[in-house]
Amino acid sequence: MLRLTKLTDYAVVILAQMSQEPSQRYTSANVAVATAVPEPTVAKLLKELAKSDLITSARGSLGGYTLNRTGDAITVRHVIEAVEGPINLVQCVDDLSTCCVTQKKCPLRGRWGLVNTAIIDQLDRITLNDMIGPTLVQIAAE
Amino acid sequence: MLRLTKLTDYAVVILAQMSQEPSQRYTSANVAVATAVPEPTVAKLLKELAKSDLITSARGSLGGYTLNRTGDAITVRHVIEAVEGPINLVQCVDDLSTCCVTQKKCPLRGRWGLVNTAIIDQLDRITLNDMIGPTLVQIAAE
DNA sequence: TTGATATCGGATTGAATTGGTCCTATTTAA
DNA sequence: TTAAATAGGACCAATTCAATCCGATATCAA
Repeated sequence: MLRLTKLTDYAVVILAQMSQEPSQRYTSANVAVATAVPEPTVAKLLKELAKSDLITSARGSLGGYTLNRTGDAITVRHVIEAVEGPINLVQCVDDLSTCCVTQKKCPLRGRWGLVNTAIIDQLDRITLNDMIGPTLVQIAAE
Repeated sequence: MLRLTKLTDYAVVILAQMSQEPSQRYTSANVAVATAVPEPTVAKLLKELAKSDLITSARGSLGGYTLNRTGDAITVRHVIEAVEGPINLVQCVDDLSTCCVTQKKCPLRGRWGLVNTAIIDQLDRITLNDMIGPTLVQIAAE
């Protein structure tokens, strides 16, 4: 249905929140309160994100998560791939075994790659900062 | 998971096939043979596509489906929207009732629209002909 | 008028994915 | 040693997808 998962949506919210104080160390509970996303879900996501190079985790009593880059160095593509894995608009692109490419009758022959890369390019061009914009200031003023 | 449905994939295959003989009238069975897509699935799709302005249906014994435009006037966006409906990367964009926009804590405030329109722009820029390319000639030569 | 050919509109079923939660281990600092 | 965190899965309900089939309707031709 060409839709991102809710988890990806949450991940953007969480990372955007963390980018407000980039050097701070956040715990799951911490982030949950700040973003109003349920704590178990936050925990699940931060665990997953820690496997990427977007955030770093520290275990133990003073542990937590730290952002590795600033908000303008994190693109939407980074977040999507960290949560959902590689971006493939159709099965054809990643699962060539069942793909019509192997069938002579298919008039496309794997041409979805054209669309796929065009989408990825766009997702790579938009950063967290782009998505946050000036609205946080407005919220603070309310 | 940012993936199109298989039906959308099939729809592109079907329309690409029809665009080879744009003025011809195709039946479901007809298209099924030409594309190697199962007939019931083809029938379902053509029914759905006939509700859009991409193809026109004719009932009765000499009935079938006819393409309304040439392959360079049909974009990927057209096909996706005909099969899946409007493009919304996240719930936030189309279902505002459950959306974080209503919560002051959300730092995004519906900024997914930025990404959404960027994607749609790309999908609107790529046509069926772009996806077919020169490969059909190659197939014929094999 | 009748019969053959197609589309039209829904219903249905199984499989896969997602969303959300919870539990037990492990690590670290005080 | 204890408290505070993350790590890694398991789990289940709900939704969506994939694929098919059926009865109704429309059209043309004999």
